[in-house]
Amino acid sequence: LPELPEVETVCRGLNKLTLGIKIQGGEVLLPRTLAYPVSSQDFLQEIQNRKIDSWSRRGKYLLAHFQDCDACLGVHLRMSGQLLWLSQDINLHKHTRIRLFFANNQELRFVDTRTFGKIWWVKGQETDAVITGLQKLGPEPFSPEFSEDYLAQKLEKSNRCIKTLLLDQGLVAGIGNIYADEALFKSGIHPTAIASSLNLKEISGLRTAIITILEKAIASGGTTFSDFLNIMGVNGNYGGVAWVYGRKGKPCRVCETPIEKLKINGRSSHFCPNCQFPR
DNA sequence: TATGCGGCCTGAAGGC
DNA sequence: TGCCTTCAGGCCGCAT
Repeated sequence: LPELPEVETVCRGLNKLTLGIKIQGGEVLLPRTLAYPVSSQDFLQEIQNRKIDSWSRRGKYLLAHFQDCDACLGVHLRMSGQLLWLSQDINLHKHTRIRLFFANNQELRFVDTRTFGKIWWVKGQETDAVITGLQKLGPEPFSPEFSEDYLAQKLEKSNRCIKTLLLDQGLVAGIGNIYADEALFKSGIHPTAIASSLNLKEISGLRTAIITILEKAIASGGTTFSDFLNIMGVNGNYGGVAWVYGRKGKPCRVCETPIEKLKINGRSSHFCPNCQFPR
């Protein structure tokens, strides 16, 4: 499933392939994929004849910015969304939701099995008001704002489980269930640990683990753990392996203790009961 | 205000 | 073999 590294990989691919090419039209196969505007007709009319100037990423959101036009196309892949860059002749995948037709018979196709994914078209100054999730996002994990001091201050004030807090996009943007479990393992913190109970050494280790795990995943094209496909439909599969995610009952890669799985606020959490001490 | 939980959705996997 | 249930999970909206 797409988390920050996967979305970053998609963003880089889009910046290589889709810029400066005229959008000639499109097709909306599942109207509720459009979060804004609600009308497919309005959306297709607005997007026509535009050229993308650049793509950026904020948390798990993708944002396309246009030439000569202060507007933006927002995309959230949620659970199963994929953006594919291909020829318009390629047979439609069963779960194709929205198509954008570019010049030279090229196409940007949004395929999404579980239909949780969303697409927005908004005027520049309205972006945060319309894509409401954007304004709630905490700092990017690679930004100076995501400092030890920042993290310590936030954790100190919370009595939630650290696992739950890591999934809160308001703390830090872009972490999902896989990378949350992996970061907690790497920093030796039990997922049920109460955030305010962590000491400075643990907080520092957690921050470092988050940053290094995400960096590594981006370096391998976002394919470290998942069956994620980049916009060319390729899974790099560089052989990355999870420490704990999806490894219930299997031996810990450090101490061989069987990995355990626990539901924490409705989310599965994988951990090593020996390396991550309960508290 | 802060927190938790159900709903959305489909396909895969597990149980009987 | 086949049907039925459970699970997966990001985010929003609602209840507490």
